[in-house]
Amino acid sequence: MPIHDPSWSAYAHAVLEDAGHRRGGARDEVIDLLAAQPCAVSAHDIEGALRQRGRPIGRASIYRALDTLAEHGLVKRLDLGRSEACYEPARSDGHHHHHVVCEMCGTLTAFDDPDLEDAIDRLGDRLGMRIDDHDVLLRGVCRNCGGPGPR
Amino acid sequence: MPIHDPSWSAYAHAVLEDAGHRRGGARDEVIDLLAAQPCAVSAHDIEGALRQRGRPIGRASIYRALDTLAEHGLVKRLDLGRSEACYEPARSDGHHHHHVVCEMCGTLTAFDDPDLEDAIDRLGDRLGMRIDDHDVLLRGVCRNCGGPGPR
DNA sequence: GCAAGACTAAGACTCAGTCTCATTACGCCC
DNA sequence: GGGCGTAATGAGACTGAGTCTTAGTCTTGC
Repeated sequence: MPIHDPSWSAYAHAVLEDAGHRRGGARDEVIDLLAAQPCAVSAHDIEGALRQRGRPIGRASIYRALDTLAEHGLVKRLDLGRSEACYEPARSDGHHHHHVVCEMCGTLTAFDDPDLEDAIDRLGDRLGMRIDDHDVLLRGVCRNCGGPGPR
Repeated sequence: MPIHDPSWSAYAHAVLEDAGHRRGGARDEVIDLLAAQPCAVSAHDIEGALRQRGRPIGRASIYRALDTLAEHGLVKRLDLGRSEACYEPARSDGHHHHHVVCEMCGTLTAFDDPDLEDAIDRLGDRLGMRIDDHDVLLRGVCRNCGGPGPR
């Protein structure tokens, strides 16, 4: 999981420009912040982080930026069963992952698993549907909170 | 998918009684309504349906009833990416299923898949976590809306 | 530099879900 | 059956995430 992904932010800017979007300070800040996230963040996290950076951005602008990004497949919206949605950059190589939430401490961990992806791919045929997208969310207990050890 | 599942409602009543809960009209109505649902319904659906039945129930009571049921593992709460959560009875035999949402018409379809369950079971070991629960949500296009045919 | 219109900020608004508290009624004891 | 303790209920105020509106600002093409 990259801590900062300048390639994603450059890619995002390029896609938006191609789509005829002008640049705007608020959206650029959101893209910048997202590129620096190790995992998913909520709109309110973004609002708070930008305020801390001394660049307070209107809430509507944040949601608008996230909408625009999601529209172009640049961010992925996640419902983690909390009251608020979380957002994370979607890499341009199509690679994607899923999440485990620790029910004790709330930690969010990303993982990927080819078997799982295969099983889901096969499902489209079985169900007679075109499957465009899927979410998988696991809930459990992490090592720190008493999950199985030793490592 | 049973249209009405009297065994679930009886089971739910029994579990709640064992847990020391008294019976109450509001919760009984919610249990009754849930038992009759083919798939997940939202709290507002429940509120509306009970009002239509001429048995209007306070919103707080509905959420309280759903909370109590979820606490005892009798209903499952689903986030379908809509603004509101949905709830469905959890069968006592531990059998569970997942959902596909059609992005065109919004239809919710249930399915189960042993391969998928196996893949998820194996993940706990791989991740070194105890996995207690999981949600899978597929998004796609159903047959009626132009998904793959022929039937 | 200018104009068009895309972008932004502030905050009012909506709506799902929670909380409070007065009232009702279940279930046990006598 | 009547009384009592307490869980369950209902009404509606409240909270907080997300949306909408509107006036103003900034980009960009000319």
